Amino acid sequence: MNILITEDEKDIRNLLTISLEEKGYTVFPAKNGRAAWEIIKAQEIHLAILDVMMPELDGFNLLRRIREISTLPVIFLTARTEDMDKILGLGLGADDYLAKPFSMNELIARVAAQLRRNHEYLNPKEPEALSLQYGDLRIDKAACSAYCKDRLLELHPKEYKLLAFLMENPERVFTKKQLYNAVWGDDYFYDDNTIMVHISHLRNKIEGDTQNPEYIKTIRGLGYKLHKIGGSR
Amino acid sequence: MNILITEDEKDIRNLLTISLEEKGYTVFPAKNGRAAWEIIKAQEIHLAILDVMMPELDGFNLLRRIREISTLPVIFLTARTEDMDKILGLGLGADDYLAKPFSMNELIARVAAQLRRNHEYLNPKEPEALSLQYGDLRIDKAACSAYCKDRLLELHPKEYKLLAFLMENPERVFTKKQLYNAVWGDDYFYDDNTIMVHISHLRNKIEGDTQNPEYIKTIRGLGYKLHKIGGSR
DNA sequence: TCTTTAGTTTAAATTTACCTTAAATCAGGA
DNA sequence: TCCTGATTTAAGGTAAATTTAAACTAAAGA
Repeated sequence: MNILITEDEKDIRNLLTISLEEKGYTVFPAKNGRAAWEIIKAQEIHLAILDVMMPELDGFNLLRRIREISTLPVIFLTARTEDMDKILGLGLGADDYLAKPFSMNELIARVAAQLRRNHEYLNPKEPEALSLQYGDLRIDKAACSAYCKDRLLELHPKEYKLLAFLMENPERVFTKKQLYNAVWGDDYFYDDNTIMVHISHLRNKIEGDTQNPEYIKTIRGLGYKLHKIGGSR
Repeated sequence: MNILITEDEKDIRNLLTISLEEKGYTVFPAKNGRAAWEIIKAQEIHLAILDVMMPELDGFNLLRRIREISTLPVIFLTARTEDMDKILGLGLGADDYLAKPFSMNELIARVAAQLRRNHEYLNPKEPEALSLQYGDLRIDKAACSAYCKDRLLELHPKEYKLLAFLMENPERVFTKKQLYNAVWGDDYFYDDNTIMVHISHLRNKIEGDTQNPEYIKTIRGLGYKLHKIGGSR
């Protein structure tokens, strides 16, 4: 992700550059509006951070030019409160602003949020279902609760996530590694035993006869799958 | 979401079709106004993209027909600037327009925006209730006071807001971050501990036995939810 | 049948998340 | 400015969730 920083004070500019680079962004620093404009024409910029007060072409006028050619998210930095009203009130098309002095964490959070928002805006996705059902099992995502035959299951968080994941992909066999990666969110580390223990706990809460599980089937040598009651294997 | 594309130039039509299908929309392409009209009568279309200049039935006249039977959002494509004024000026009921040549991102952004806008239009939120009740708890928004079993609770402002928010969404689980964002109004910064302290204070004022809360339930690893007395968990 | 491998279960150890209290800080009114 | 009450910070304590470890059981192959 390429971020343009336009800020005339050298110290702030460097601080911003270093902080954002640490987070893995590619940063293009500019010391005034004119330099920024050149960068925007030459590079594909995904987000711009602009100071309002700058020599050579101030933030407002730079934004106006940017908006003629792009809808990229723009975050303003300003020292004066009055500027803020202007930023929003004039409908210049700024996406967010931050008053100086600001905390670096705050800025980084807002940068991430704007990039995410813009990404979602350009890539609309179907809203996820709030309620899942498969056979006797049902999950209410809003309430974060799971039911079996309308009986509320008291699941621990990891158990709940594990069940939800299986219910989103019923009848599909997952290896223990895949389950770990999906539920724990860790792409590299995994532990078979941990999964097995959790599966065991889940079965205790769901299955009538844990010796012959009906819902969570073991596929020897492969992994587990969620099965709908009514057929065999 | 079903999108109708009406465009006589084959290359542009294909480009639009492919780009929108990539984003997960179902696309119905038509090469002239007459074909478009047949599709509209046969399918449930959620948004239409119309070229102004077309053989057989031009964009303006097609829109006029559409408006006789539907209020679906319509985006116009046009090569000539004069057309734009006409589109808006004549009050034909177009929702947006784009001048050729346009960027695909721009178009996709506008499609998403129109669909969202229309969705909000069709699903207006109901006016908020002035009095909320859930189980033994009651809130009088006009007086900003909360009651438990008709006993007035002496809540601090933040506590009141927190309770009110939970009462507006009972049984739904909120993370501490969500609660902070909703009650404090800050979209980026949040602090888990602050929420926990406030929940603790609230429980002191509402719950009989703070060790085993009945109203504000903790969902470990997730957050909190408001629960109606009468069941377990 | 014996051996090996894979899976299950249980209990203990560890870690993490949460609760509570008190002290510090902040904001608004006198 | 000081005072007051509301809110936040900080720290210590506690309980629940998760992981580890080990003993046990079932299945597949020789």
